[in-house]
Amino acid sequence: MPFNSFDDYPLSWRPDRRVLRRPIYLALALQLEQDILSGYLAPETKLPPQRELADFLDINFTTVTRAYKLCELKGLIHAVPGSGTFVSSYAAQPATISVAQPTQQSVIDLGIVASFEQCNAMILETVRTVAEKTYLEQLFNYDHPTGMPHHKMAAINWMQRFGVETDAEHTAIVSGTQNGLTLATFALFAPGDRVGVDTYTFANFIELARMYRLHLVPIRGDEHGMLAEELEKQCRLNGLQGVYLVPSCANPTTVVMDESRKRELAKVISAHRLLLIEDDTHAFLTSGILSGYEGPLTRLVPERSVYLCGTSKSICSGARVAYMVYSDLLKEAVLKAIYNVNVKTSALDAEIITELILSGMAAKIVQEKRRCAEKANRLFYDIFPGQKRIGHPLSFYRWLPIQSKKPGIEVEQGFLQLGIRVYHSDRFLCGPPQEQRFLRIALATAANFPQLNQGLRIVRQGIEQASI
Amino acid sequence: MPFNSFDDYPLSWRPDRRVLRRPIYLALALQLEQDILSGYLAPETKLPPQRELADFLDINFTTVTRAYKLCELKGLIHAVPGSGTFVSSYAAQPATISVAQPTQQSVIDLGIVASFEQCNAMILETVRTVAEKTYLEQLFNYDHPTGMPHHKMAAINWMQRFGVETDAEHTAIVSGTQNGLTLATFALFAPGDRVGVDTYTFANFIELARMYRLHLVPIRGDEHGMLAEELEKQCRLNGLQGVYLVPSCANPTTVVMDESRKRELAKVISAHRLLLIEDDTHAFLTSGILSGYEGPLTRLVPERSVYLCGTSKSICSGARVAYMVYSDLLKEAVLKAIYNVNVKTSALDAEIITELILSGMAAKIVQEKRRCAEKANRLFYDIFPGQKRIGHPLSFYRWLPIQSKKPGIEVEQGFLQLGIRVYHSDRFLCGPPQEQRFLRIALATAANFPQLNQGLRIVRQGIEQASI
DNA sequence: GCATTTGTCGGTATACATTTG
DNA sequence: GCAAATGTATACCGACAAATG
Repeated sequence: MPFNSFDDYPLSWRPDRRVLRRPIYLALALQLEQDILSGYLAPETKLPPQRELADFLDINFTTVTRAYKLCELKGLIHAVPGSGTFVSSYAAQPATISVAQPTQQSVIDLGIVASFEQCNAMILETVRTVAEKTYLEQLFNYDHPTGMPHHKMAAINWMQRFGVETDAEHTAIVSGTQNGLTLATFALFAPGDRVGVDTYTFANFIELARMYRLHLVPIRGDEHGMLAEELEKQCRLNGLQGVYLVPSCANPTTVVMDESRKRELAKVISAHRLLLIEDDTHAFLTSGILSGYEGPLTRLVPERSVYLCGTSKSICSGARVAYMVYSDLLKEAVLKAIYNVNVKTSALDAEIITELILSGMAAKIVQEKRRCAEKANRLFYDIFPGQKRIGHPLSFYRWLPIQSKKPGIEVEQGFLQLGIRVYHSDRFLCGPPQEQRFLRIALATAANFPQLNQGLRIVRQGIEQASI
Repeated sequence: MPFNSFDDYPLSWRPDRRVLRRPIYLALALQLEQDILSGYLAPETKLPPQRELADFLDINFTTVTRAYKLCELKGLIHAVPGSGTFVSSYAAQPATISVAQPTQQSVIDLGIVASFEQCNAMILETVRTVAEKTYLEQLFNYDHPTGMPHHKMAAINWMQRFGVETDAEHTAIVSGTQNGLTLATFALFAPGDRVGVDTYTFANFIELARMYRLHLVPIRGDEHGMLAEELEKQCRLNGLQGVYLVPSCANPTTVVMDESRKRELAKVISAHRLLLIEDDTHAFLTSGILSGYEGPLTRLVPERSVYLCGTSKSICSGARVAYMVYSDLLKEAVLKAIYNVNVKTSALDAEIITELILSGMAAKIVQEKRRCAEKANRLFYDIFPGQKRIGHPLSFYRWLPIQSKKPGIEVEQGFLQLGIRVYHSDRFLCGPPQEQRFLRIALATAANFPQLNQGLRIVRQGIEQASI
């Protein structure tokens, strides 16, 4: 008879004691990982409390802590003091978002957020102009790893429209916003650091953080963005190193942060000496369009910020260019990250974007994209007339509440069978599950408006069916 | 009177006991970090053994272990069981290698390894051809994140010459070799993993590893590359997860790995289930040129490898393109890294490289670069006739033994004052200091051969002077 | 070749913080 | 608002492994 008889004790997970070779914590973690990946432990299963499992296994409970911790670092489970430890929703498959695979070309893609790629024809003339430049050869050497002087001048010029004040010494050209996020993460944080994010945040940042072993701490928000008092609280309790924010149009929720919230958050950032990554990809849809906009959050805490302004959404997705602005304090770390991750960004891509900006073509493209965004959003609300008009009115995606409580993967697969790619809120969720579920519907990805129309109608049918 | 009287005890570092607030290990680590960064503790200072310091502070010795460990993770110190713990050489300043700053344009750059940038004029016609392509617009959207099909075909075609067998499903276009290294590191390893490297290895990989908290384990080698038995030993002792190798011309040592060494290392990699990152930037200087070359190490352990073949050195540095080859086993992880770090690589840059390869211009550029390399190496041995002709005969850099035992930074600064940028072996060193010191002399960076000639003569003067 | 020095690892004990009811 | 449940953080102990002489 065993020392403790747990035969009738209701443990939600009973690891096999016989295969528990030393080191115990590793063997335990491995067993847990296998049982999650195999699907034996379903998403959101509550695992036994550390002390109970320790009693069952007749070991010290902090040894269970270590095993759980290991799995949490891998993103397999998440723990909340007082509540317990739970299997993560997206543990069994990657949440990375990318374009549809070639085999699935027949689906209408409302998943990844593109940028009305119809507009790309507007840049072709400029590409040919660049190819005729007398200084073309200078675009092809190792010089100017952070961008050529005139590329930076165009960048500064471009960002000035959005209320960003900087100079060439504190600006770099990087290879797109996502790349800039990686660089900023490398520069500002170390693996193991804690960074505050919106409860729903950019899925690829979640994945990046997982790879880098960055601990994301979800911070609650309201219709004006992240709540400053919640951020403050987490700082006190968990000692955050930084915060990642997308104030001009949060992805996926489309929430726009108002000026007073920016001021409140800036106070917390200063007081707790946080570092800020501000992703301002949507500046071109916000500045000068939404009333009350006075500039990015970065301008309130310039010393402690890395500001990112991508041109993929506003000008052209295929030219991999984003602008990065940083303070003197952070410069050395940022440059180190750039040299070690990129060496440099394609000067040819940067030259094309520069030429588009200086020739005024970029402004025309922005106008055209805004028109497309207006039209696409009108279409959306025509098809979903019951939806409240919250968040950014020109967003390239919408955040649609749904009734289904099925796991996100099943919902997505259900839509795929209807010929539609959409993403479920589970992909964007950081932390414990929420009562209300959503779909993120990209409006800027379908090849044309008739296809978008068709796609949205299928989505409406799908959520009305009990089957999804 | 204190509990233990250590007033006359010879501790090499005496942290201030009064400022040692709880948590002790953090306070201790912070004090150590400050004393190293301030220069108070000189490089290679031996720190007190954990037990002695613990006695002195009247705490448990594993608390010292934790404090030391934290600093080791930051790359500030390194520890060897049996020997002790030492302050790292390059702890106080970054080792990142990049182009000379604009303020120092007057120096002759023999530091960073460029690729005879004079050859870039040969690509300009191709750029204009690309700009006239009918499918130009397709280069500017989000499609084909790992490269367009014809880009991949050109890549496969190009790598076939070097003995690489792959297909489009296991090949991706990435943004240069350095970027590929980042991607491979993200894909294959987690922070805290241990990876074997040559005692002297690529400085930017050391920096990347430091940022990612990857623990690099130096493995000894001889004139044919890393010693298989040494790698085997470290696997047994330290449980390595992988190994990073540059077999066709190690950077900085120029060592070329021979076929039998490749077979020995492949056995160890298979036996211990290591993952291999093979950086084969120099394939174009080796395959079909050096006798006995039969192909990359990857072909012997294809399942467990990520193979990188950059085009920056062979074709054009400014077009940020490298080819990455991976097995089915590693595919998912690699794609995830690509999506999250890059989203995609500039298709325009990839198109230019593709056109250069398909038109045969790339082959002509390679020939020209080889001629330049021959000439530059001839120049080197003319100026340093006493040097043994070891390592790769066409290397774009040479590894020059020096007598000076001064710290690497001082040596580099001494040369800077002579108007020359070179890098000292300290930058490339992983692990404890070595008796013999070196300079890495880039031969492919000076603007032209007269300048290279002048630079090399100044270097010769410099190492003959007692002053450096 | 064995003892000593020195660093590493795994498990344990205790104090503490958060959530929930 | 307090008690119970539950996860977290930090320090400590003992066994072990590598390098050195």
